[in-house]
Amino acid sequence: MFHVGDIVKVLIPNAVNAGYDYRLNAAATRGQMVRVTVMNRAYVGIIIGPGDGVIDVSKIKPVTEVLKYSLSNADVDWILKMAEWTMMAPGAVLRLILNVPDAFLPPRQEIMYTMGPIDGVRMTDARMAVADAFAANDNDSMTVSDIQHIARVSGAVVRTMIKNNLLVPAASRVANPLNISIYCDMGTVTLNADQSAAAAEIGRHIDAGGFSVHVLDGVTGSGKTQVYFDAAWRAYAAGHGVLLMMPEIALTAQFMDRFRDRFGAPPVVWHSNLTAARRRDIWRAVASGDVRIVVGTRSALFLPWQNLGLVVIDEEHDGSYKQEDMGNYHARDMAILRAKIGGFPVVLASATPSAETLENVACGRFHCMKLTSRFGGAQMPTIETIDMRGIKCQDYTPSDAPDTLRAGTLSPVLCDAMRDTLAAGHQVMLFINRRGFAPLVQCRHCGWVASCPDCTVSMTYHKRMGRLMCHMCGRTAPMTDVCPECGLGVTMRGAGLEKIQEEVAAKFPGVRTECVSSDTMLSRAALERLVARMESGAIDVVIGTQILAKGHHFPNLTLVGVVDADMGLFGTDFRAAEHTFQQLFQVAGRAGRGDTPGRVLMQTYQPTHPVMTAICAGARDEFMTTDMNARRTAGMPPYGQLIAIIVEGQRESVVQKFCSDLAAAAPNLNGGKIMGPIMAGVYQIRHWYRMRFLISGARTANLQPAVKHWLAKVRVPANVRVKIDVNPQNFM
DNA sequence: GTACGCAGGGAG
DNA sequence: TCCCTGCGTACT
Repeated sequence: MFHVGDIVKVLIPNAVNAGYDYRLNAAATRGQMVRVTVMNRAYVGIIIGPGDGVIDVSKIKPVTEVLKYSLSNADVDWILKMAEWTMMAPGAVLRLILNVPDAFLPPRQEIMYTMGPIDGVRMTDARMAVADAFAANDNDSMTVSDIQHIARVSGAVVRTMIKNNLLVPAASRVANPLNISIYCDMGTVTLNADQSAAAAEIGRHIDAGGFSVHVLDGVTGSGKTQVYFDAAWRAYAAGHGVLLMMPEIALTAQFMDRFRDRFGAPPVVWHSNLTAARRRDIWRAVASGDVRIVVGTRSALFLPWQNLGLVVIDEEHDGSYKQEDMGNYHARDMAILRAKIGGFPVVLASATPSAETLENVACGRFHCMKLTSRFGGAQMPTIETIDMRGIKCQDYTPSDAPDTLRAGTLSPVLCDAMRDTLAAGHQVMLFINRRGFAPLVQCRHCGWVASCPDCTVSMTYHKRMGRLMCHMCGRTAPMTDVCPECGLGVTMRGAGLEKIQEEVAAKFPGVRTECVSSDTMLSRAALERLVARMESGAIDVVIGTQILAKGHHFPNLTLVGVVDADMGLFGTDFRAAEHTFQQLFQVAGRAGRGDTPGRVLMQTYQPTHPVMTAICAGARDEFMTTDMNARRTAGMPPYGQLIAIIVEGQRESVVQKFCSDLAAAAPNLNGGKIMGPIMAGVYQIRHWYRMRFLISGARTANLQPAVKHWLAKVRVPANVRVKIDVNPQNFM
């Protein structure tokens, strides 16, 4: 507790800030939000502790206002710890929490009216209806929209009555308040033995309090959701805040329905496309403790939680928990850090836990609970590879250009299976993790490749758009039929989503197809509509990118074809095999959710690759053990740790010079090794040149302070950005 | 992050 | 001389 006149350190949500001293004009606690001015600009910051007395007292300004909202002590500790770990500035971490515009403005009010004197005014039928509506409600004041609804009159009627003083303002109330639901356990679910055991184990830890991590390991349909719902209910009933975190795409209507069925009301949902007004309302409701359960994406971790007591991370292995721009943090790891500081349990749910999590289980740091039985007796699909080596895919004739033949991508085996499935009246899903029509447009004669002028990547031809597009920066350019270098014809190489759709349309005339990618699914609602059309049987073959792999259960879908199962295996990322396995496993889980067993066919040129054999044999644990042993030998995560330094700048010479200065200043890291600088995998993005350093070290080595010290030795020139990525997932 | 002041260069 | 730009600095 701080008192009037105390000097406190206030953290400002600003990228290069670690806290300034201010004088308090009212009592306040650590974590409390305050208004202060920095260089005559108003900010809302938080008190992180007593002032350090370094600055001259005459320079210290007073706090403008102490606000009613505050973060907990644990949250403040977490912000500082997270800044240390991720090497972000503490102010940049705070910005993740305080980035809600207008959150501190008084709530918008709406005026409520009562009837004024009606003497001498013509009373039409509509006006009488309004008067009756008031009479029927004891002349309580009403808002304009209430009057319209109850009296069944138009807005024009109400507006004129206000102008004529037939309706007079009487009171005001908060406009569009957030609906605060009170939840209850509806008792609609009976847990099986596995589920009960897991729920009891987690429940024991919630009741006892204290930090613990519980891994729910089970395939889709094994009932993980109901187990963590059980935990959520316990924590909520005990008065705690509960966060159910999931990847962006998994926030489906199906999930909301299950939540409502279990708790009697829909959850408050937090994700990146909420309107500003809704974000503000939810933020305030969480800050005031009115909302205590939120279902949300990674950014929901940064709501101003009060008394947070449980975080559930669904699809724990999912790559979208790693934030890549505006600071690099892993929401799963930051949630665990938060729980450790706050002293409460975390639940990680996955059918394919990450290597990091499996290692933590092996060391006994996390408790693992396996859910083995599949709900309703549904069977796992049979998974087979199609050996593409030496296979000739039948060419096809696109309908829009009947005189041309295009090279086929779907093998005869897959086509036969599709034919059988469609004949049986079932649905097919084709999975291709590549947007657009063709990823490469090249001159047949001189070898010219259509590439982005701002990035060092080739441009993808998007047929629907009729243009070339750079998947790095989003730039588009007109498609060309002739090579700009030699004037001869160009050819399209490789197959994307749109090309597969064309091939299906040509080979299966009359079949109803639908493409699903981030290009076509621009909103959550669009995805919901697709799900509805799949369920109603309006689509025969759905062709999609990884957006399709998650969360949707289509009972009539019995065949999944993976067009290019090898795609994820290329590249230098040491997690490539793990991620490919996880993705293929997830895709495979889409088949045969009803009473018909599913079939999964994966086209591959490497049928003997450990990922392929493991997927087919259902040998997840053996595969992960082998993969992790290789990482142990190589000192890679989870057995070692990595920090990437990415140097970006618009002037190549300046970037190069800075990198060589940095390399020259490289310290001898105790238990660590510095590699680089090397050109980044994509050397230019949006015309910025990019170089990388990679620091590796033992898992226990505390590399951050040494890296910080190293970087402080070399001055960063103007127009050069240095990004630090602790525990990088992306090596481009 | 961002406001501000300073130095250097081009146009008038 | 004026103004624009790039760069460095400091913010409590």
